[in-house]
Amino acid sequence: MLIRNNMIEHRLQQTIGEVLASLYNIEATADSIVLQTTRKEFEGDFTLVVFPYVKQARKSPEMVANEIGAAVKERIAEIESFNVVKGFLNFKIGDAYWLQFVGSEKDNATFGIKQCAAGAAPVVVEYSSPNTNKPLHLGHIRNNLLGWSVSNLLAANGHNVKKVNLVNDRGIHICKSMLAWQRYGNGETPESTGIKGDHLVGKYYVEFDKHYKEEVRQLMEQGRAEEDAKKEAPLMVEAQAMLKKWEEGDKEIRDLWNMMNGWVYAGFDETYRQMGVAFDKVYYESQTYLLGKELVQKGLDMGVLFRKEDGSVWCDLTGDGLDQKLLLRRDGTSVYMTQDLGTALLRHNEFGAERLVYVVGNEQDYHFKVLKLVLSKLGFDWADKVYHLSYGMVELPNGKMKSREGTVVDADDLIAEMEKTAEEMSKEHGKNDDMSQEEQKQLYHMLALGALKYFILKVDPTKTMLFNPAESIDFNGNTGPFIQYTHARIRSIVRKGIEEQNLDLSQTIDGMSLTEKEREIIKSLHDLPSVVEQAAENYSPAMIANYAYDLCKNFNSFYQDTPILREENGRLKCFRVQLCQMVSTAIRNTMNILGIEVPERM
RNA sequence: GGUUCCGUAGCUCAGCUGGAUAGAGCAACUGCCUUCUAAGCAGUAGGUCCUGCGUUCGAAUCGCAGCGGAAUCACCA
Repeated sequence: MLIRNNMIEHRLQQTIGEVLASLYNIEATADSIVLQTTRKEFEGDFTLVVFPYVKQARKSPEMVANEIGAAVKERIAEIESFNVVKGFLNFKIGDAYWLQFVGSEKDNATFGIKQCAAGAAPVVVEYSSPNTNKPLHLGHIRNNLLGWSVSNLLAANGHNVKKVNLVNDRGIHICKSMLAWQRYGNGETPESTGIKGDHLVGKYYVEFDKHYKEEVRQLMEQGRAEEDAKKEAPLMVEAQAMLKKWEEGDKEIRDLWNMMNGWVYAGFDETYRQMGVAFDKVYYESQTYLLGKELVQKGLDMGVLFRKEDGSVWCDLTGDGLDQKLLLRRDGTSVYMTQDLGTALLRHNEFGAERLVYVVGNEQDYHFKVLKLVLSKLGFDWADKVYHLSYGMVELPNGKMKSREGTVVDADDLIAEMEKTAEEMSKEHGKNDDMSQEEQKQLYHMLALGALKYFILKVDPTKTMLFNPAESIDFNGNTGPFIQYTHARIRSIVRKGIEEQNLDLSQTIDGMSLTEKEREIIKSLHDLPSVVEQAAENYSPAMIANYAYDLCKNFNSFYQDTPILREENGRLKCFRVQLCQMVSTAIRNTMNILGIEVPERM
């Protein structure tokens, strides 16, 4: 494993720092010296912009660059040459360094992935957190894929990650489904209808809404104001009563609730399995919703919270530029925020976490701002360990998804559709006809999920993204299957090299000179460890996706016009296959961070 | 109205803490499969980086203002 201090960039930074000090008396720490990769149109590998130093050096940019270049070259043997264009100092690293890099990493199956430090405090990542009244849709898909891949990403950067899910299994929404099922369900079950459990429950949620709307309409026809009608509609009144009974532990209601939630969980489990996500621990809101009340009492005692005349409890955040926030209702029951305070404390205590990451949509930015503030007001110094990974909404061409308008993109439907597309595409290409049915099915699933996951994860998590169902998800260009395809092609070469040509990939190749494209690929590989680091710091799987795409572009260009197994020089052939192997490892490791599997052939 | 986020090619998106002539993919148009998998490669065309002002050697990137869009500001979760 390459240690960061040995990386050539770091040595360059350090040496440049020394040179700046000795030549111009300029104090600059190694970290403050920014190196960038040299742009393609210029010769070199790393570039130093010298403008920041010309003032103190009191010389022209060209002179400064030349002086620094000469002095640095003097001290670092790996530098082959340097050149100066205006204020840009370009260093060219000799091929020996790149060859040595490939030699030392070519067999490292975990290249780019850091090992978890022993005994490291865990990072707890909460994601998914569904409601149990309807099936998962595209928005949940983004959440789940992000949660899963960010967890992998943090783990790849050496963190001990625990994935948790907090299921919102109680509340008025599930009562609506329950009530509608009682009324209109005729005893339907997933078994009797063949409908997936979460979809069946979702069906009754929609059913409730339909009848409820009708009641509201009738009340308004009788002259009721809309607001009153909404409150007085019999269905709503009954749903509220059901919630109350639930809270009182009414056996009949609890049984119904258990049964219907059971259906939903079976459905969710299936969708999670399809998406390839999992959790280390699942919390249920029915078990946590009472947590936090003690905290509120503590806050009252401390004087950081206050009680209004009606008995409700609030936190005054006006001093922080926010509003007052309700923490206990007038009847003493808790709200979402109360529960979240409690679960945060619970989680902090349970895990001794270094960080508590919440993968939650940016519509809840305000909620998390408040959560952190209240925690710190309550005297918890770990409040700043709470990190809201705030991601953007998924929009459709005509705006937001609205379940009432039937514009939601269902997760199961979408996955099934993608699998169908993958099958069609594969059959069209006809490259896998000799595979068994089972292998083919697995491949279609792998490609379908690869396309879907990559499509979603390649965009910056913080940004709102658009999904156009009509155009569907592509399999060409900057896509998951493109990367999977590149991997399959490479593996094919490596297999043939070993099996058919008996190449010995363990030999060390040195003393040769690299082509432009080879050097491009090696430099790209060389970047991977720092890309993983940066991506993890930014909680951005997108940076991993973009890196992988770039690497594949470079490789395919190389593949197109460079003989590999057809190369006649044996050592050169061996080196190129070693390079192939390393690229395939990098592709596999980066794709695995995204939760995408890569095939041996396709 | 207050707060926060966003605005880059026809469309979807990159562009890291300010750096060289702003990049990909899709869509359009040209080439390349008797040779390691053409789900590929090479090329053409496409830009007022929303607008204006400012900061400085240098701005898509930082600051301010404006325009446009989104989210949020519930005794919902």
